[in-house]
Amino acid sequence: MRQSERWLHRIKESGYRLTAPRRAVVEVVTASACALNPNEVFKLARRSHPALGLVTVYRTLERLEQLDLVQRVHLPEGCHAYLSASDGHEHLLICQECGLTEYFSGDDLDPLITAAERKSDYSISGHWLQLLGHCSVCQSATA
Amino acid sequence: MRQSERWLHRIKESGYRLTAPRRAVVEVVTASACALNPNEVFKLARRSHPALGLVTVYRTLERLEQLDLVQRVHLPEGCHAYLSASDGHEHLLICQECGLTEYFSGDDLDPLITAAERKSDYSISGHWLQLLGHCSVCQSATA
DNA sequence: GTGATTGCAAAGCGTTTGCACCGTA
DNA sequence: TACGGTGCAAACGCTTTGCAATCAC
Repeated sequence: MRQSERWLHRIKESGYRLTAPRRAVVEVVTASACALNPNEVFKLARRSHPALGLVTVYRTLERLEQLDLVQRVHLPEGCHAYLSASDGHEHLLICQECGLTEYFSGDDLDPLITAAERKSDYSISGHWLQLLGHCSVCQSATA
Repeated sequence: MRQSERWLHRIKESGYRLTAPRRAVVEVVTASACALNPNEVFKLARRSHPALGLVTVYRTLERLEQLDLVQRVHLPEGCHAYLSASDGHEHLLICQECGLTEYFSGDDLDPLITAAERKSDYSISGHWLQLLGHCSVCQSATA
């Protein structure tokens, strides 16, 4: 099943209605390999649903985040970009050139976290790791 | 030498002027163990310099960031909080209860990064790690 | 039919800019 | 004295809210 269909199904089974604006937003976000901010989603989604309002995009993204279908990404430029959420617990790889993102399930951070816990008096409940770099396409472009 | 004095010295040697508003902002930021947003800095700094304007706080924080004296922290609540920059390359530990922050120089992330590079086609140039948890005070408070 | 959802317009908020005045060097 | 720095007010852009019309169920 395509990702967008899974999302729509999930929206419906959670008791929310399937509407044309929601379909348009879901289509755009699932199709993108970059984190998109609300305005970018708006512009793209309006191609397939011209009557779409920006407000609806905000509300839909909020709902998708609530359902754990998207996650917010903090980029250097801002912190209102949304990305398809990963299923498991994974970290993010972001291309600083084109914004392309990719999840990776790297080796465990546990040793590092345990060490930090021992050195400090904190009990650590979560972490947040992003790797910044350049994707293969952008590497060849600048080469 | 106190940290605030070092900062003031640094400002001066970089060719900028030492003024009462700047002193007030520097005093507040160096004294805080939490990341503060511009408005928080404003409210605190106004105690010692009541004529201070919020705009000046913005401009001063920008300058301090430029001089690498403060760094921006992306917290779950927002991304305009500023914190005294660490000297070396260190990661951040943030208390989710009270906002207390601490730097730690944990074990290297290099193996993890190398692995991620190998798995993906990215060349990784930087990373960003924050650990979230509860500081000792907040642990005993909730216990 | 009913209530969730939408889009518009307006309000709200944090941040930036323009400008005349002030104060450091 | 000169010019960097300041504070006010206004502009700005992004996000949220109020509300009547609409549409999925």
